This record gives sequence, structure tokens and C-alpha cells, in this order.
Amino acid sequence: MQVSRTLDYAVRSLTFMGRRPVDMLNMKEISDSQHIPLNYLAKIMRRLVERGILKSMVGPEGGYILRRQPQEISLKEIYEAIEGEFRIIDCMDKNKICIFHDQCPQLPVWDKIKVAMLHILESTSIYDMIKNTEQ
Amino acid sequence: MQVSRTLDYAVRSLTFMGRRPVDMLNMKEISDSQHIPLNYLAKIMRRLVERGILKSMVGPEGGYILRRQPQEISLKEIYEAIEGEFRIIDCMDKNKICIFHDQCPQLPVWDKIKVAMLHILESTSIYDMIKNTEQ
DNA sequence: TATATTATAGATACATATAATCCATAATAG
DNA sequence: CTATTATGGATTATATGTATCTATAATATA
Repeated sequence: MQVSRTLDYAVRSLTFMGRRPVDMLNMKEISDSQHIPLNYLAKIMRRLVERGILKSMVGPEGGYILRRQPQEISLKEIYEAIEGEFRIIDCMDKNKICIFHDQCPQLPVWDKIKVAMLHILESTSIYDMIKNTEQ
Repeated sequence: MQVSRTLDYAVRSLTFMGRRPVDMLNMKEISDSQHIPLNYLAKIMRRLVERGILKSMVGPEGGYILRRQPQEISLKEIYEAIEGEFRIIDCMDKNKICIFHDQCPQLPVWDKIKVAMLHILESTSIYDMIKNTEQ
């Protein structure tokens, strides 16, 4: 029940970029400043581009830039870009039905937790996180 | 960010036992009815005994029984018996300080989620879960 | 047009955690 | 005494997460 390092890397990069939302930043700048292995960051950035969170440009002076305002990018989107659909136990997936599924005593609790978490993830934007550390 | 199968096994076993709170049940009964590998269940049971959730008796007619009423055992206790202290990101642990710790934009969000989850885990007992599936 | 710089793509390797198995031992009811 | 049950620790297997490597495609600018 832990936030993966990969998600941490993604959030780190995006909050860093959110502080300079008009600059095109290349992977090396992000990798160096945020202490993320360059090649690993490359894979993360691709997912964020695919998801429509970032725009990329190849070539000299190229790099990445947020596609939308920091206020318009939620933590839920970032989570889903990295981890896929939000689900805290496999059997929430209709395809992975367990024999106890229909009479499972636990499922309502996990669902309640899921709803509470999703609410926080949805209502938190990159901007909100940046504010956290600005005085 | 997923509930481990081990925790699922533990909750499954305890809700099963909570339905027959006065019977001494042996591992084989639990393992068979709940579809949990016997030897793996043995390790789980030990942790629940150590934690004071179960009482065990060795020998013929031995087995396990809840130490307290189902209403008195929270999901949080079960979680902690299996996974240790509740923490959704490593840097919440004082020993694993990250260089960004003091000015981390993410930490307040993860903490908010942690608090919300803990609240649900604390306020849910074995009895509450059993009720979920009784008509 | 050539070159240096940057992202993209996929394959591969490595590390760590989770899940499962196995075997020997201790306790105890009958 | 014997069969039954839990205990304890060692070991193995599997899955997932993390990291690395190499080659390729795009493009600014000299």
C-alpha cells in the first residue's frame, strides 16, 4: 500500500515544471535537479506525453512543457498516467472475479477507501502542491 | 498502491472466525474454506497471535480463537499486524529522509490521504465487515 | 547540407518484495 | 505413547518495480 518511486518521480518532475510553466525544459535539467536517473525519466516522460499532460519537442532547444496550466492538471491524472486505472485491490476489476466476490465482507471497506482517496487525488492540482512549499 | 494478498488472507480468515467467535478453529478448516495455502496461512496466524488478535492452542482439539469480540478488533490492527506501521510513502519514516523532505510539495497530499485512510481503518471492525454480508 | 542535440522506442538486466513451500520441533489431548 | 496441532526458520519461486543500454528519428542552427 505504497506510493511507487515512479509516481514520486513523475510528481517531482511535474511540480518542478509547474514552477516554470512557460519554459521548455529538457530531460537533463529535470533529471539533474530532481535526482532521477535520466533513462528512467525518459520512460516516465513518454507516458506523460501520451496522456496529454506534457508536450514534447525533439532536437536542440527541445524538451518538455506542460500542455495545460498547473491548476488544470490533477494528481489523479498523473497517478493514472503512471499506474493505470486507480484500484486498490485486484478484485475491483471485473475481469478478476474471486469466488467470494458476491459475498465479500471486505470489498465495501476497500471501496470506501478508494472513494476517499480518489476524492483527494481529483481535487489536488499541480498548482496546489506548488503552493505547499511557497511562502 | 494495492492491498496485498497477504492482508486479504488475514482479513478473510478473521471475518470467517468472527462468524463463529466461540469456536476453536484449526488452520486446516480456515485454509480449506478460505482457499489459502496452509503453510502460508501458518505464518499469517503467527503474526496475528503475536499481535494479540488471536489466541492459539497446540495439540489435538487445538487451533485458534479470537482474543476479543469482533466489535473490538479493528481493521487497522489487522493491517499493522501484517504490514507494520501504516505509511504510504517511505519518506514518512523519519529514518529515510529524502533531500527534498523539508520542502516537499507532495508530502502534505500523501499525509492527507494517510489520515483519511487511517480513519476508515480505525473505525471499521471485524463485526462491521461481517454485517456487510449478512441479511 | 552537415552536425550536434534532443526525444523516442524497445530490449534487457537487476533488485526487491511478495508469495509460497518445506522440514524439523514443541506442545498436548486422549 | 501416539496422533494431532501449532511454531519456527530456512528456502525457493514468482512478480513487480526500478534501472540501464543501444539504436533511431526529429530538428535547430551553423
